[in-house]
Amino acid sequence: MLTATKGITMVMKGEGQAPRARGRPRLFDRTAALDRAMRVFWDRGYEGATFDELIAVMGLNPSSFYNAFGSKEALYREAVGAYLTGPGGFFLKALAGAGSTQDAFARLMMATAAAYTDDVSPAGCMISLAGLHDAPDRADLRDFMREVRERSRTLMIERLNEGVRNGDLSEKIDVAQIAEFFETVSRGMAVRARDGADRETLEKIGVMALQAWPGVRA
Amino acid sequence: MLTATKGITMVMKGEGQAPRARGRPRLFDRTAALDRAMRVFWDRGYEGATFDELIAVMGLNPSSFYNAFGSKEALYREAVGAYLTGPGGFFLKALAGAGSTQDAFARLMMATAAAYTDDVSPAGCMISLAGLHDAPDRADLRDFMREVRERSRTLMIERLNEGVRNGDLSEKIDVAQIAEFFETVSRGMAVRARDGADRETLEKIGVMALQAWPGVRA
DNA sequence: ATATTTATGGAGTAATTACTCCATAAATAG
DNA sequence: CTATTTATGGAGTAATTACTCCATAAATAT
Repeated sequence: MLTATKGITMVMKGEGQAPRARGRPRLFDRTAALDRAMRVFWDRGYEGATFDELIAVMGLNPSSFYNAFGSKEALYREAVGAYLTGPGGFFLKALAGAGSTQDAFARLMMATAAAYTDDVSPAGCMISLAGLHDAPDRADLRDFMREVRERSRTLMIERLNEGVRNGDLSEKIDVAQIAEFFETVSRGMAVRARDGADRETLEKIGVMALQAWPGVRA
Repeated sequence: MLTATKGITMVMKGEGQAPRARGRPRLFDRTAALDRAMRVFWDRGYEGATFDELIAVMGLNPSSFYNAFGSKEALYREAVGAYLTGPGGFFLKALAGAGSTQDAFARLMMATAAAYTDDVSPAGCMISLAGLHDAPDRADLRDFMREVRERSRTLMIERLNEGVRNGDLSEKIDVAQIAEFFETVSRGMAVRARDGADRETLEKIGVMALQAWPGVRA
């Protein structure tokens, strides 16, 4: 048993995970707790998620929480990461899939409509709606969210540039403007989802946005 | 002088204004104070606007504030009204102007781009961004804001129906879908403005949205 | 086994929130 | 002038916020 335990420890080290800590190991699943906190933030935003509610859904007491996550703000930043690699993963997947650039953006619109109206998750997007309407002393979080949003636009631009290289798109078109447009539609869809718009409604909006694609119906 | 005073009082009554109150008249301009509060709410949202900051910009102490406005929430609801008839007035004006239905929506997009980036006002829209990410105990305000947003979509639909009656638009088109689309673009533009997008950027987004108009480039 | 290290539970706390109270000031009607 | 009504200034307050502290429990390496 001793060697087996050692072996596991070595495998874990080899896999790049943290080595077994010296003291008492934590009794809760950190990833699961983070996921639950992420959904509260997604639903209510940073300010709307109270400390007491967060530690309640995470199943932690204040000490364990601060020991594991540091602060509410640190938790929030981690939760944004968990959103991007989890429920927000549709974005990269849609852009990276097969087909033309136009196919990719059509897929993005449909995936966005589906993701924002998934009935087991909060409506809309954790990224699109956060850090827009805050007190001035939250400027750091506002900047953080703006950068995350900017990153999504950059990814769109990169896909569009790939399309220009592929010949999908003319070199004359303004890729930044197309990215701006589809980002704007996505942000707006997040607002509409919050107000109760269903998947079909968002899909129709996406279809209509795609009519603005350069050359469509030309 | 006595008769003159009486006359003024009667005229004021006749004009529908409140008769001169019995006690000490208020020393501040209620409309101006409301306008200042509205701009703080516009900038920071409901939760982000603290009571102390509100009464500071209004130039009031707590007693005078509660005497004149009742509560923070009542002030907010009044402020939304002040926004709609003030800085938000571009919306009705753009839709109601001369020309075809398509002209009206083109004007709406350009007016929106200008209004959301007016450099003497907070960026974006007081209506589009509010009540989206709140604690559950703010459900009443969230519902209120959703209704205000729904009202703007209804106004778009009414203008589109007018276009169908005029012959601007085919009776086969889905006016609700067009309204959904332009509402979505407007809400997204409010988010983009918050993140720093300038007027020209928003105007280009609006131009691109108009490419999705039924029959454009067909 | 023992010393070391870390997690846990739960009471406690400073700061901030929206809001209230009350004595006083000031305007009006008659 | 006098009584009435309302506005004002400023201290005060209950509730909530995110966060801390400390004694205790439990796991580890040696």
